[in-house]
Amino acid sequence: MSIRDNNKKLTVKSVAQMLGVSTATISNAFNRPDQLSVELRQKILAECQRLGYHGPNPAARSLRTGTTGVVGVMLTDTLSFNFTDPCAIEFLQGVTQVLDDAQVNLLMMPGRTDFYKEKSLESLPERYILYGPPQDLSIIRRLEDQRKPIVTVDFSLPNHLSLNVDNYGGAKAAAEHILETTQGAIAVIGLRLVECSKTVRVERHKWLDSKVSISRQRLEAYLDAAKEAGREIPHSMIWSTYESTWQEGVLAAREALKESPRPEAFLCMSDQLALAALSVAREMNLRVPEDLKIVGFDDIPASQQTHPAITTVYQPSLEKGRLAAVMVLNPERFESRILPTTLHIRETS
Amino acid sequence: MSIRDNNKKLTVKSVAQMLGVSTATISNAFNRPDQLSVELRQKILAECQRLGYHGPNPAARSLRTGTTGVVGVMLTDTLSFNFTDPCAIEFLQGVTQVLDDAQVNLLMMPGRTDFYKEKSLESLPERYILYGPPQDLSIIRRLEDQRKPIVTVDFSLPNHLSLNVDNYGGAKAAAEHILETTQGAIAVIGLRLVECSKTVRVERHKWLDSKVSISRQRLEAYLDAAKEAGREIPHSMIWSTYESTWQEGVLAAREALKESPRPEAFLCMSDQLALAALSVAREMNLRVPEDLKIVGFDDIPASQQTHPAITTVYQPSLEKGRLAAVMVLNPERFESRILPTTLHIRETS
DNA sequence: AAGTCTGTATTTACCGGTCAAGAAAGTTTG
DNA sequence: CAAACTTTCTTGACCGGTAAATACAGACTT
Repeated sequence: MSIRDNNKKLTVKSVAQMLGVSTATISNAFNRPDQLSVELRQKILAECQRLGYHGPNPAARSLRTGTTGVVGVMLTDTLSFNFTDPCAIEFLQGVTQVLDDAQVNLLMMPGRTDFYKEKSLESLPERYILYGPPQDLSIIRRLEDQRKPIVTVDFSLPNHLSLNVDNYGGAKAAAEHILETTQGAIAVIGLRLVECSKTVRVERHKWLDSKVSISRQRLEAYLDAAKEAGREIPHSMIWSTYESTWQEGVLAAREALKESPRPEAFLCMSDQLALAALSVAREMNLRVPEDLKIVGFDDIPASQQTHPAITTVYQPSLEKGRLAAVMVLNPERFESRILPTTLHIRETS
Repeated sequence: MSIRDNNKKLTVKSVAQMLGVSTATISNAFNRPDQLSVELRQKILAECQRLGYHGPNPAARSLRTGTTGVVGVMLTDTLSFNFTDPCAIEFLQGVTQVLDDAQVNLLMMPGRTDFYKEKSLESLPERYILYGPPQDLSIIRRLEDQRKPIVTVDFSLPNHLSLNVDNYGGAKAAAEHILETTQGAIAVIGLRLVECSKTVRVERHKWLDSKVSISRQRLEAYLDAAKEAGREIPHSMIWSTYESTWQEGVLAAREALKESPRPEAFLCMSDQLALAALSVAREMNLRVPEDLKIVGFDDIPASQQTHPAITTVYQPSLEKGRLAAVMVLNPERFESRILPTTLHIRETS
């Protein structure tokens, strides 16, 4: 620890006084090297180090300059919820790769409304990435009022840059692949298709808005593909989980496999759910893919590492994160984009 | 969007003027409801909403009050590196659970030195959690100079709260278990045991400091257990990876299984590495656990979901995160802790 | 009726920097 | 050699709030 036995708080002012220069000179030593001689600057920096003054107070600097060097990433729901989702993780990894290099800090913000209830949302970040729609439109309004660059990911907002992946195309390819290779019944396990906070069959439940729910977009693709093939996936064969977890996936898969006729294929809207389905197949001694075909979505690393490896739709989560970060840092240089998805056929189909 | 056609910037001052009250009254309306009548407060809040003023500027407020409502989590290495580690993820999940509830924001900071090269580290957070040792002690010194609460996780620092898990105990239990059940050679696959940025056998490489590297602590336990059993694990049977990834684990496991005598057990210092070893066993048609026993560390969810399920040492990552957050928010109420680890014997041993 | 409380609202002095403009000293130019 | 530049450093006004002190009713004592 530096020599700070004196309780005096270190500020540009106090440091300037100690070194016998003006406050502006201290400030310039840190921010604008060209404004003073090299020797003086070196001396000042060395002295500051010795005193334990590690640079200007960021709050004061922000106040004066209006910049903070912080990008906010607002995640749907709570933060911890997102940390259970491999896709979100990979996305964040991409974001951080870029922000690390850009010397910018990352502030994580939950998208829950009540977090900001009585609280100022006029907050630190000078740019925002919204990963998935926040719980409540009022949050968006308040963000917009701040007139800062916003990039939305996995959903769109008028007048803002958005970054999406081709959910419809990927899901359709997956469904077509399954429709070609199996003649039997097909079951769907989806995430948050309907307004219900547990794993349920979708019948009798209220659909979530397809503009908001990417799962709804994927479902449309499944159903369209079936219709075009002259087949049908009845609502009684569609399950909706509340979270994309192994546990919920197991629940849904078990229920589905009790149906008769027993489904011969699962269209799963995430690899987590597909892994769960695979596990249930094993516990019921069903051969995959002979007795049961399984297709996932996302292509998380675990999909390749399991046996049999899971057929799934790849979406570039990492790239999505990198691009979102680059876009939010240079909004004027970009336009909204839709990233491609591709079907990866492996061993479960 | 609110009615902000006028370009005028909204501040307490301008808003106060518009509403014909003093700036302090606006401030109080947001921060201290008891300082003004309920009606006036309601009216002010409503007007602010209408005008699009969403509360005081956080930079200015921070400057004045000296608080920011931000906790910094500094991660070893880059941010993105940590997002590849399930344990770090689970830890962060725990942290965010608590911070969500405490209405506190989370700022993620890389532990790389060069990120702060020319930059002020006198930064926003008013408390810090250090997850793993930062790359460089100078960072710690600069953090300490700020005189803010610090909690260190997975390593210790004099005069600061620390939170560790019983790496030695867990690793020893794992090793003893293996020593009891197999008479053959034992190989170790560890993470960052030596100073080398790729997967290598540890021979001829410089050890990393055991005060800093939790892997070193685990290794000590393995070796002690062997010695106590009158056996030996030679350095030629110890591999060190640079990252705890599947890819690097595969590399190490393949090399190890080429040795003669062929190892009959793997002590892996993470479940990621154990999963990789399992995969290599499968590709070499070795039966697990008959031909090869595998023990991991951490007990990540995937360990239970794979077949065969992996024997591993459980460490409470989520709890660790929750506790770290609680500790940093109320440092005076806590003392340094070491959380227990427990061996979970499953199917790979 | 004078004195004391209470509840509301305002005044005022900072918080710790940064930037534009200005001053002092040395250098170049015509 | 004076005028015009440069270079280097200083001055002083602001950035947008907040907390403590102050002012001022009206209600309540005594």
